[in-house]
Amino acid sequence: MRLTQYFLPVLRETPAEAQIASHRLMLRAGMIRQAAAGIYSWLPLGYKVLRRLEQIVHEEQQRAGHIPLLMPTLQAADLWRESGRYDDYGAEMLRIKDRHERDMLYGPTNEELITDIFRSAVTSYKDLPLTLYHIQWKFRDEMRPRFGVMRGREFLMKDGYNFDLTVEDALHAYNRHMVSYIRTYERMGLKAIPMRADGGPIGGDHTHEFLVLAPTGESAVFYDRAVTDLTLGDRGIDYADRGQVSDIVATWTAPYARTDERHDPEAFAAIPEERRVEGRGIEVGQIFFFGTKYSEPMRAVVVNEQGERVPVQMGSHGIGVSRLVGALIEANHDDRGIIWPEGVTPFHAGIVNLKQGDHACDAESLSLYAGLRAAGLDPLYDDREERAGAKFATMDLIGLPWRLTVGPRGLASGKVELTSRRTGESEDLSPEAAIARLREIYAGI
RNA sequence: CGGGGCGUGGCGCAGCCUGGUAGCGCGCUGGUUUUGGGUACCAGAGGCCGCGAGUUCGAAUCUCGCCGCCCCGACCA
Repeated sequence: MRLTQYFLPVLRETPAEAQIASHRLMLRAGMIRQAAAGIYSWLPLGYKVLRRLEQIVHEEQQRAGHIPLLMPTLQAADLWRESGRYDDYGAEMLRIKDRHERDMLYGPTNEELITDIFRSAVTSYKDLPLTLYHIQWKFRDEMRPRFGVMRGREFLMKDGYNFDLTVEDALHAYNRHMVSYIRTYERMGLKAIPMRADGGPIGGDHTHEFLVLAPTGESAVFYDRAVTDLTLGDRGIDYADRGQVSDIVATWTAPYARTDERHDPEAFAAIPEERRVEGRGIEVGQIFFFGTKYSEPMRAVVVNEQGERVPVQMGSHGIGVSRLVGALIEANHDDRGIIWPEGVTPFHAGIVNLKQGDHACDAESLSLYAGLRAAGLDPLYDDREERAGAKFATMDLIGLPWRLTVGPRGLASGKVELTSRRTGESEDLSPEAAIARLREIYAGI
């Protein structure tokens, strides 16, 4: 994309309402614009990141054998009356009446809807196991939305639901989700730690939250430093292999890691002091096993091998996709702006033409631009009539991990400069070598 | 929901106390200049001062009501 043909309304000054880094930077980098309290429009740059995260979530879910579908944002109240949650959910649920005075609601989650779909289509144990998920906008009428997309009222979430015949099968689904989530966050360049947590309105006693460590997180967390050393890497995982999956879960859940709700000071004190960490975290996902909590009241039953009708064992699992954009920035920024991990960056590299209008610089910039695209990469070429300082400042702000600088000084010796946003380190390379380097960096991402 | 604060060109703010033709910086437009970390200068454009009522000869400014937004707290798959 050429910047003069894009829509990137960056702000030089920080809007007064933004308190935390991710909110400030998302507004300044032209990623979002507030539409109402806790409700945001996603401008092109922000939308690109959001879609990239969606894509990673889709890939990892499907790799784990989970099946995508799409349920609506508006739901009929009747289903929620059936589960008993129409009254239980309280003021956080946005209730709407249609023209016929029918009670509707903007879905805060989808257990009821998915259970309804399931029970109308599945009647036999032979159709199990089944895990369905979607990525859809949710609405929760928070008392106090804040921190930009970190605590919005409208937010994009991946929510998935597993249906199994036995508790054992459902626990395997639980484990499968934990492993696929760990891999998902890793691909995004995040360290998200599974922590024992409370059930909340969804319910269930078997539940973990995934927390991204960041000083601005809303949850206090206590953990054994050993857990942050764990890495899944690109090892092959057979999600059907119960032993392999549960071994990974065992490894990740062995070190002490709890949010304050479930904190056990005694167990914490037993950890060697140098490994004890108290910090803050941002909740970016949660997984639950809740058995027959919904299947019983909503009569989601299958016939088992013995010909008996039994309620299915269920679990649900969520990833806060829009919140992740904020969490990524909280975990990856400096005083000049955002620093995107390669896995989620909206553009792979920025091209800064230091002397727009100079024939040699223009030609080399365009040639790099074409070369990167030919290599399957997605560059952002800053072709504005701006001074070098302004272009550098914009690139630093929007946080592309790699920058190619084209200027008369370097071109005199046939070189362009490749700079890492994270380390600030630069090297002078021929244009061909620079393209090759970037291709290598992004290989496999 | 309790407490506090703020609504003035796109953004950041001043003016309000003590009513009298709406200002500053950034950004924007045209031009000159400059060109390896937000250049300097010249000339411009852009505002029902959140909305409504009231007081007054006169309201951004005073009074009342409403709406919106932010912060702290409680709450939070």
